This record gives sequence, structure tokens and C-alpha cells, in this order.
Amino acid sequence: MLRGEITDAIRRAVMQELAAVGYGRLSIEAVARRAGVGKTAIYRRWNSKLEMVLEIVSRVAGQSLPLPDTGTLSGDLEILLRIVARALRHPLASQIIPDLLAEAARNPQIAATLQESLRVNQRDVGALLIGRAVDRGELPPGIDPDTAIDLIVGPLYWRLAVARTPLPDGHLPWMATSIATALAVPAPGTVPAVPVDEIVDVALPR
Amino acid sequence: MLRGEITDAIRRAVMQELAAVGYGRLSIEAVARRAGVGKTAIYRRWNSKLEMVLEIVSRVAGQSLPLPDTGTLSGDLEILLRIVARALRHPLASQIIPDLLAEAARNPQIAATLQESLRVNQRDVGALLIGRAVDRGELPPGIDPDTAIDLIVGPLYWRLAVARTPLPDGHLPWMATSIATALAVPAPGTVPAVPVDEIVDVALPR
DNA sequence: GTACGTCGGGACGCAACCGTACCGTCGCCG
DNA sequence: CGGCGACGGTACGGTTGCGTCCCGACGTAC
Repeated sequence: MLRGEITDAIRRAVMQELAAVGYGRLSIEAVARRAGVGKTAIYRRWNSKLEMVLEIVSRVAGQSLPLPDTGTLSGDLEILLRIVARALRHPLASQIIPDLLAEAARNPQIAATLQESLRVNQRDVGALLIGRAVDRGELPPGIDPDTAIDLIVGPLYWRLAVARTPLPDGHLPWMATSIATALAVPAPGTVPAVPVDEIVDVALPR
Repeated sequence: MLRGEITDAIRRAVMQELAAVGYGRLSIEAVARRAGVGKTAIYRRWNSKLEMVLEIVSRVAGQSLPLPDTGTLSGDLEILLRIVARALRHPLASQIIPDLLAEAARNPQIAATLQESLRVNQRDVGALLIGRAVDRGELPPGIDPDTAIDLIVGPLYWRLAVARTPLPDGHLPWMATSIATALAVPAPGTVPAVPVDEIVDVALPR
């Protein structure tokens, strides 16, 4: 019988170590040291560093969140933004999430796990919000959920997890309405307004 | 006299190694191996792994890009988005950028360097675009450059560097106009009365 | 009270890398 | 043509981590 308190201590230590040094430099010995635990206790539970991290992280990330219907798209968006903002402000999460996402770019297993526990969830949330808005007549039908998620999560993620600039008070409601406005922009005509290919070529030579 | 060809080979190897294993696991020996070079040649040029990476990366990232005036905000945005999209699609850059940004969250030196070579540049670009748009009457004055950057770069960065989902054809023009629309959403509370000084500051960034 | 299994701790051989030092070679500059 | 210096290569001692094994100490269930 593995003792649950020990397992919890290891889990906690992995999250802290992950935040402190990242996945790349995470070592089993450091985790054991931080948890006040023998290496044996870890190897008794997981077979490898990858397996351990994936199990622990996906357990945390896999929780689905309730999204109440506020009656307006921008209201729904504001709630979602608040949830995301709170998550991204968490000292551990704000370090671990970008780190693992970067690692996912080179490790298919991590990518698959995050895909499953994060992205699928997200996509459903996006589809839900849009579905409601379409039903209310706030948005035209036919919006791509992926595109919507880009607009909704992208700016906030950039601000909090990449630029790491603090958010002014009362910023989220503005962001919500401004995203709602952007989502309502209809798909473009076939011809782009400006021929820019040559300019781009000049700016970034091959 | 250090031989420039050797320096170039090392630079190239560092970028490749950075993309392959990330900063955390980057080792001098692996760089030397990949570059076909002795460790001596590396230590003769830089004192540490951090110093080496910072010098090489900031040299690449520090280039400022010309942003022609297309006559409309969405046109300007589309050019900027194309440039960013091309950069984020570059196989090396798309791995290195998220990795270093994640690392920056825990290493102040990396954060400072990236801040200087990337973010400052970006902020100026944002201020430039907005300034033009305000002059044309496309946007109300008083928009925060940081906020604008969030909306402009966030969705695309999320899509290409985080979610890593391919971009549908003709997506960027839509994204540009939809971002332009979002930027025009007035901030809650402070719509009309903006001091002239701020307008000038936004329109003509120093 | 006895037996079993987990516990922390320590030691193992192996591998990778650090940063330095010392080679003999080779190419450039004077 | 001679010398200086950067070159690749190799070896060094030291550190860190791997994954495994064994130990004596608990504690719990029976």
C-alpha cells in the first residue's frame, strides 16, 4: 500500500521543481530532495520522469470548469477571461504552463497529453460560448471555434504569460467587449485589400 | 584573430541545439560537437552558456523591421501579421522563441535581454501603427500601446506558437480587420476628453 | 507478536558535462 | 620564412544525475 501523503508530497514537489527549473532540467533526485523522500518512493510510483510529469500535470489541468450563462456574449467572455487570468497569475502555473507548452513543441508525448487535457477542453468552451451567442443572435453562425479561441485566449495569454505585464484595473471587461466585437467581423471577401507580399519579402528575406 | 567562419558555425549550431533541446538542456559540448569545433573555440569567445546564448539570440532578434504605411489600419496590421506569422513559422524560431520566453520567466538576465531586443521594438511598432491610425481618424486617441500589442500579436502567437494549428488561407486579412475593429472599441469611462499631449505621444513616439 | 511492505538513506556503476590545460597542426602576417 | 595565435583533439578531476539494489526502521493488519 503506497502512502497517499507521500504521493501528495511528491506531486507538490514536482510542481514546484517544474516551476523552478523547467521540464528540461527537472531531475528525480531534486524532486526527492524537495519532497523529503527517497528516490525509491518515486520509482515505486512512476517509471520515468516523463510519465511522472504527464500524470501529475494532466491530473491538474484536466479539470473542466463550469461556465454559467450570463445572458450576453461579452458577459460570458468576461467570466472566461477572469478564470484564465486567475490561472495565469498563479505563481506555479504561470511558470509551468509556458514551459510545458514550449517543451510540447519538441516532445510529441507532452504535446499529445496537453492537447487532450487542455485544448480539447478549451475548444469545447469556445464552441459553447459561440453557440450561445449565435442562438441569441449576437454572432453570425459559422464561426470557427479555433479562430474564436485565438482571439479570446491569445491576448490574455500574451499579456500574462509572455510579456508578463500587469493588467490595469477594469481591463478585462473592456477586453471582453472588444473581443466580442472582433468576433462579429464577417469573413473577408476573396481579394485582400492590400497587396503586401512583396513588402513582406523585403522585410524578411529568405 | 578569431576566425569568423568558426564563429558563424558556432552560432548556427547554438540555434539548432537551442531548437532541438531547449535552453535548459543546452550543453557546450553538444554545441561544439554539432559545429564540428573544439570546446576551446567556444570558451575563447564566450565565458558561459548564458552569455553565449544571449549574445547570439539578441543579435538575431534585435533587427528592427520596416513598416510601410499602407494607408489603412487593417492594411498596416496585415503586413505586421504576415511578418510575425512568417517568423513564427520558421522551424528554428518557432521552437526557440517559446522556449526562451518560458526560460525568461525564471531567469532575469534572459528576461532583460529579450525585453530589450524584442519587446521594446514591438512596443514602438504598435505605437507607430496606432499613431498613424489615430492621425487618419480610424481610431480614437488614447489607446494604450501595450494593450494594442496584446490584441495584435496575442491571437497569432497563440495560434502558431502555442496551439500550433495551421492557419487557413486568407485568414490574416480577416484577422487584421477584426483586430482593427476590436481596437476601435472605446475604453470604458474615458472616451472623449483626452489631453493633446497624450495624442502627440502616441502619434509620434520618441 | 509476527510478518509484510513501504519508508528514508546510502551506495553502486555508468554516463554526461563542466571548465581548464596541454598537445601538435596549420594558416596568416610581417 | 619565421613566429604567433587560433585551431581540433584529448585528457583531466569534479559534479550531477540516472536507475538499481540493499539496508534497518517503522507501522499496520492480522
